[in-house]
Amino acid sequence: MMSSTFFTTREKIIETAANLLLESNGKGVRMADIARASGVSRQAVYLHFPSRGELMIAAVRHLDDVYGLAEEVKRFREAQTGIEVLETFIEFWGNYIPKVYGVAKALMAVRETDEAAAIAWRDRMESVRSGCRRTIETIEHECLLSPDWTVDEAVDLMWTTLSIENWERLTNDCRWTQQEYISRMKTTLGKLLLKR
Amino acid sequence: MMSSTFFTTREKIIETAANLLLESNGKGVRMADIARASGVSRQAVYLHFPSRGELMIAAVRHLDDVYGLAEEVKRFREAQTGIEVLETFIEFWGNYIPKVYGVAKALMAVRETDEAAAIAWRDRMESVRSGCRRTIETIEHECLLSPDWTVDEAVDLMWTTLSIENWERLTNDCRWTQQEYISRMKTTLGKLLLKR
DNA sequence: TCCTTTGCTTTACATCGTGTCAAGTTGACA
DNA sequence: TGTCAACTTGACACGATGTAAAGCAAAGGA
Repeated sequence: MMSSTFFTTREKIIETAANLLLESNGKGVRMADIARASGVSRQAVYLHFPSRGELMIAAVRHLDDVYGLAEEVKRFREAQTGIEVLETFIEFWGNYIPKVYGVAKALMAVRETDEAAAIAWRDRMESVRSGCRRTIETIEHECLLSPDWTVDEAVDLMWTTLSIENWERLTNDCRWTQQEYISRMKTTLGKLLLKR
Repeated sequence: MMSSTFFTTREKIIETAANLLLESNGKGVRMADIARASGVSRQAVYLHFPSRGELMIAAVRHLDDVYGLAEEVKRFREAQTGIEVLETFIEFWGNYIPKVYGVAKALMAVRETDEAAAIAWRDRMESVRSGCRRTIETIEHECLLSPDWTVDEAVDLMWTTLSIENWERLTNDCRWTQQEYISRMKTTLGKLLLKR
């Protein structure tokens, strides 16, 4: 494939970092490991990325490209009815999480100490949140929103329910399969958010 | 008060550590800080606790004592009907989280690298899980469990919904008050788990 | 062809936090 | 008086991030 033939060093590092993080679920991957696996010196990495945080950010953005985040979002926007929107969103996001989990986890970890990473993380979470908001507003517009919640409360609830941490807990600790996660999340959010 | 008058050095360190962690939400508290605030040398801390992880574990257990975890659990066991059990559990746990949040967060962080801490954490989470299981079984016994879930699925769902991470997100990011958290969790879990 | 720039390498070092080690101090108790 | 336990002091190892400086090698323009 063309796309894997021509690489700048920078791209090579990003791709390698993403792969290592994915393989190891984001734990125990050092800058030196990434450098070695990329076939460059550790310092070369710092020539391209001022800090670990910046590299994590680049890796996560790279995966957005690879997995066609933009495409997926378009598909989601084409959904019509509230329930369609809800289900499409759960499917899209639920399938997206495992693809980026390792890198996301590393970004989560580094955000404790790295302000830039914290901002990048918040930014990503906001975009998920706006997907939730769009969904809830569609439902509300069709008068299908449960009277137990205001729009804001429903958004908070949906956003929290679909958090990566919850996915992690349900698939790892509770051993739900990916299929089960998605179908049970549909049931959960349906019961929680929809009228009746 | 007697209880604050007589301290072994060990107790002093644990108490100081818990306070510091609580104040700072578990972030940026070093062993040296704990030592200084306890009025002992950094090495004295290592005389009592072989590692940071062990100290975190001691701190969390200490808070269990202070806040009378055993008492609370007893109250919860006295609840009768399924709905009572559910609501009592949400109230108990929902009020407990903020009291231990800082220390719990520190324990969560250290568990990534410290096996003993990881075990202690898993142990605590298992005890919450068994509270959830008891609740669900009571509900099931009264035939009030939603037909959408098996007992196991309902336990997973309840346990995940009540996670500290979710509490953190809802109270910090979504700015729910403690009151709101508890009452909305009752609504959420009621809708999710109960029949009809 | 020479020269410059660009991108990388190598080596060394600073920093920060955890955890270890060894020798010294102090006070209680026997 | 002597001994033991608890604590102090100061030094150090380690692992990871990040910085600094000097050198090298190839591409590209004059």
